[in-house]
Amino acid sequence: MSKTASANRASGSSNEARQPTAISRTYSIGELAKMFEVTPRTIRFYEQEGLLAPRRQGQKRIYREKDRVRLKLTLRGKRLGFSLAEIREVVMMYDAMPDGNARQLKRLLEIIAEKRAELDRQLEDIRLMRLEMDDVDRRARDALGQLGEKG
Amino acid sequence: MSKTASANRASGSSNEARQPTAISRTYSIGELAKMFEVTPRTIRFYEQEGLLAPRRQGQKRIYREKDRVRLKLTLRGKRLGFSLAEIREVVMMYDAMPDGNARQLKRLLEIIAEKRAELDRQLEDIRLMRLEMDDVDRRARDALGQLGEKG
DNA sequence: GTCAAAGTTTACGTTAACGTAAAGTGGATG
DNA sequence: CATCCACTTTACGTTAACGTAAACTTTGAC
Repeated sequence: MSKTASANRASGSSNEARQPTAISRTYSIGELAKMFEVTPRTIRFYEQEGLLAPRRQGQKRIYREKDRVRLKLTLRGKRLGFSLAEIREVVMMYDAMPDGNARQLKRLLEIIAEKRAELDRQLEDIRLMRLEMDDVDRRARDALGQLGEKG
Repeated sequence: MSKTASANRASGSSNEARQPTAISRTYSIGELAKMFEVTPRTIRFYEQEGLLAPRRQGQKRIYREKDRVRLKLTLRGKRLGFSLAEIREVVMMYDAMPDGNARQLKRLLEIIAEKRAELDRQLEDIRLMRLEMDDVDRRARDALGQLGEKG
């Protein structure tokens, strides 16, 4: 938000299925940056904050599918107003899942429940805000109509 | 967000109908602050940013129903990730409406259309994020189940 | 080989949205 | 009258999330 632009709406063609390691493309930081309409700086910053961990080829960062998906999820989280810290919490839990102990798994389920509740509250906020915008819209159109009749 | 708490969910009993000036209660800054679970500082800051304009009784700020509603809308906007600048834009337009000229009214309609589009994008983001959380949730429960069988 | 493009690290700068502290005012109350 | 309590203004501090600039390396094109 506040970017006003329609930014960050890029995506792949939706199929993120769990293939062994088949399509395994890689991306440079610049490619990802263009793909999601962010700057390389942003991507490096997310890495510094523990949200991404690309391989290196010499000095250069090499991003794999997994990294691209993470970035996508991160940006979506951001659009929904979550802080990077919150996003990291979920992401790290998710990564620790395969060999996770019971305590961690339960903690992950807790976090998810919290986030879900937040999303529900947001849905309600959106609903209310829409109603109010409908009202304003209607009134503005009325006012415009009045002007048209007189002028 | 990132407040983690369930903050700011207060409201009146939903009926904000347009009564002449009947119930016209007033509030102190402290009352409003408690009512919406924010600090007085926040409310003063919003005033400084042009989002509120309470009357004064000597030095003290006196808030009327209109101010309370504005604060409520402002906080709702914030929860949805809008900046104070964006919120102010809509609010000021809305206030300028009654005697607004055609140009202003059209601009207001434009802004509303933009905000609506943003809300729609958010709905889509929420939908997608929910799907992914469902997935994570299911996998975490599966993993927990496996642990239960073995241990 | 050299030039440009894209990448790297390091580090200081910026903005929004408040927090926090200091110092003073006004009225109700024991 | 002293003492709270809630309020006020002024002003500096803080945090998140990057922006921006400088100085350097790597690499493909010519």
